[in-house]
Amino acid sequence: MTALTERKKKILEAVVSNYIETADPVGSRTIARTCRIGLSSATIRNEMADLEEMGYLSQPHTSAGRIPSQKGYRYYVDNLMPPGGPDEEETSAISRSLNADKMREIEQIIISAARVLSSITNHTSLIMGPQYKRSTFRQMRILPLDEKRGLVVLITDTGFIKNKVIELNQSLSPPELQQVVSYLNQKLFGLSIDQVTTSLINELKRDLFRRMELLEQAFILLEESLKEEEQVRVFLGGTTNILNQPEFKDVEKIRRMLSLFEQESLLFKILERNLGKEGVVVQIGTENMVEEINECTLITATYKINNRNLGTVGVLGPTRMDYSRVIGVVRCLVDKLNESLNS
Amino acid sequence: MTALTERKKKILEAVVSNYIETADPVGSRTIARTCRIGLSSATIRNEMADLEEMGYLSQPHTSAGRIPSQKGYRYYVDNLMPPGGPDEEETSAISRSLNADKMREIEQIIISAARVLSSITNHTSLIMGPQYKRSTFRQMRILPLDEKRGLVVLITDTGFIKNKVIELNQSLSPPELQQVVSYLNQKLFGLSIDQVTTSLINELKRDLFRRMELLEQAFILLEESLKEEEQVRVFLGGTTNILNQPEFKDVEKIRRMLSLFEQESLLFKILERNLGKEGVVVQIGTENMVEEINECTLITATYKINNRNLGTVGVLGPTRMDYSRVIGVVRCLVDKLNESLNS
DNA sequence: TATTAGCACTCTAGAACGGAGAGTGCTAAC
DNA sequence: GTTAGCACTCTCCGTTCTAGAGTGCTAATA
Repeated sequence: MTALTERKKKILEAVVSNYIETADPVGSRTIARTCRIGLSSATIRNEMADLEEMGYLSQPHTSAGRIPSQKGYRYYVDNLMPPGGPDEEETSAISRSLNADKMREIEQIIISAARVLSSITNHTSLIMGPQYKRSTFRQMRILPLDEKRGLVVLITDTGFIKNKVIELNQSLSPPELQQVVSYLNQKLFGLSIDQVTTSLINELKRDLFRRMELLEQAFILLEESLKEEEQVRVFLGGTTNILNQPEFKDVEKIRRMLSLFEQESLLFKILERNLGKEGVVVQIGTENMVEEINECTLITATYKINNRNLGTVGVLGPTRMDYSRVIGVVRCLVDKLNESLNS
Repeated sequence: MTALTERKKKILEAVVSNYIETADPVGSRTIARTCRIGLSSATIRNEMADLEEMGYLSQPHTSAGRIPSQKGYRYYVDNLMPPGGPDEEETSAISRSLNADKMREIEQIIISAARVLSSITNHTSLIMGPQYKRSTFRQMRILPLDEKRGLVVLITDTGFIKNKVIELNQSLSPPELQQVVSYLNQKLFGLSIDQVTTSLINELKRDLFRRMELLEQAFILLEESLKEEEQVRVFLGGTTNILNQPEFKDVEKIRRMLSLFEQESLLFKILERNLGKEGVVVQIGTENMVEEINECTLITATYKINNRNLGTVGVLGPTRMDYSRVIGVVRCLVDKLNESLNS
């Protein structure tokens, strides 16, 4: 793996940036003309042949221009890419959309973020909703609704609020209920939701059971309301943006992409894998290890609440995307999102 | 507008059902062969020419077969359509998916309904989430979170639970807060959320203000948490199903449909217009009065909780759809949904 | 009078063809 | 090492042609 000469770098950079812009295979003549490198097309042809042999470029067919290979994009992102990002107007659009009406509901903020991200990048955005499991138990309440039912409210340190209607054991008097609830609050406070596992609950149950024999029912319910929270939502923005990309003019490809978007659990896995990685992560083509998006690039970053990695935001588009710009936008958005969520 | 002869009805029925099945314009020969009406293709040709003149059929071009016009479909639905609906297996699939784990969260049930509806019909399903405004106020609680913030919980008779984090006025002591809350509960109980308008709140505020002068803050917050609820969610299922329809093999059409699906408020308007209409409503082509779905048929029905019309469920597909089947499925689904929500 | 057989006509979809244009690789000259 | 020149390849796009399906009309038939 020898390093590229300066000239090869220049040419590779020219091919990639040109192809990003036009989506057409780029020929030697084009490069000779556009970037005023003092070389003839023939020389460039030779260099391009080299670059192809080394795996940075490829040819759709003889007598077409070259397009970057996955390796070519990777080299571009790692070494050649110019700095870029949102301009002031876009930056302030991001800020505005996240702070509008100083909304307090996390979900609203996330949806808003997905929307602005897709509209600025012109790609599809995906944002993993905050992960409940990584939060810390803060308090629990039970509100009686009527004779038979009650509302369990769980609150975490990250502002997550979960409620669930439960059947109440009739034999529980309000004061008894109150007693259980405050006992639980005391015991569970500060534990991460992950730690509030079934086994811990069982332990508590045994402990409490000795003193108050009526309350089994209540525990089953707490257990249930925690268990169910496994599923985390993924919010999408601009799913139709892929239709604007010339590489998706084939209905069959569109179908595959869109049906991917309907599989929330798969999207979740894709995003979760990048949860907690430092900075902005770029996964080009097969690097993301998911067959359905082998022809796409995924750019992700992790957002935090209370200094915990709670979720991932990402942009999905064709490998031919404006890397420097999108990377800059994602970075900007995550920063603002962190500000907004931690204020 | 003279009535159709028996023979014309038979032929129209044959054209429509044939076209629904094959998506190809149907010719006179086909009809002469398939439905064993004792007539030659020439006779059928004459009758079809009549039907075209009367507006029930149309021709994509000379020397193609006929396809039903909007008027033709309408006549078919009103007069000719055979009975149809889900088979036993599908019926039980609907039941199962709505009762699974006897889930109590309305939203979960609705999502589940959207999913099963689209998978059985092979079309896109849209379901309007339950309309908050049409519910009745049941009770309100305020849980203190920390020194500065509290959680307002509103509960309606239809099982709708809304919570919102609010800034608490420091000068409110817990007992004072409690007093306000119970006052409000007493005053608002049983009113429809629609009735709890800003003006009523203002009135209460004046009333209460005389007695307790510190609590203005609390009212602003109640007001806010009600106001925000305007937006109602629309849940979609099977949005990619339209890609399977041959009438949507054009990328441009797909784009228009899909971007319609991203406009939740428009979808909401479409569904809301049919809220409360009796039975299953079929709107063919331009009948639905929305330009974006002029080439589609929308089949809707209203579901209820506590005997109130809370939301609309619908199926959207090309005008060429299996009417009797889809109508039957929608009817079945709404019945089960009502059972499930009111149990 | 209603129905049918026959036939000429129309229109589309798809295959076959051909030329223009873009780009390449190679060779020989600079 | 670089460049000019040239033959070659491949795609794209418009044209032409044919097969096939279906029609409308006319004349014969029951």
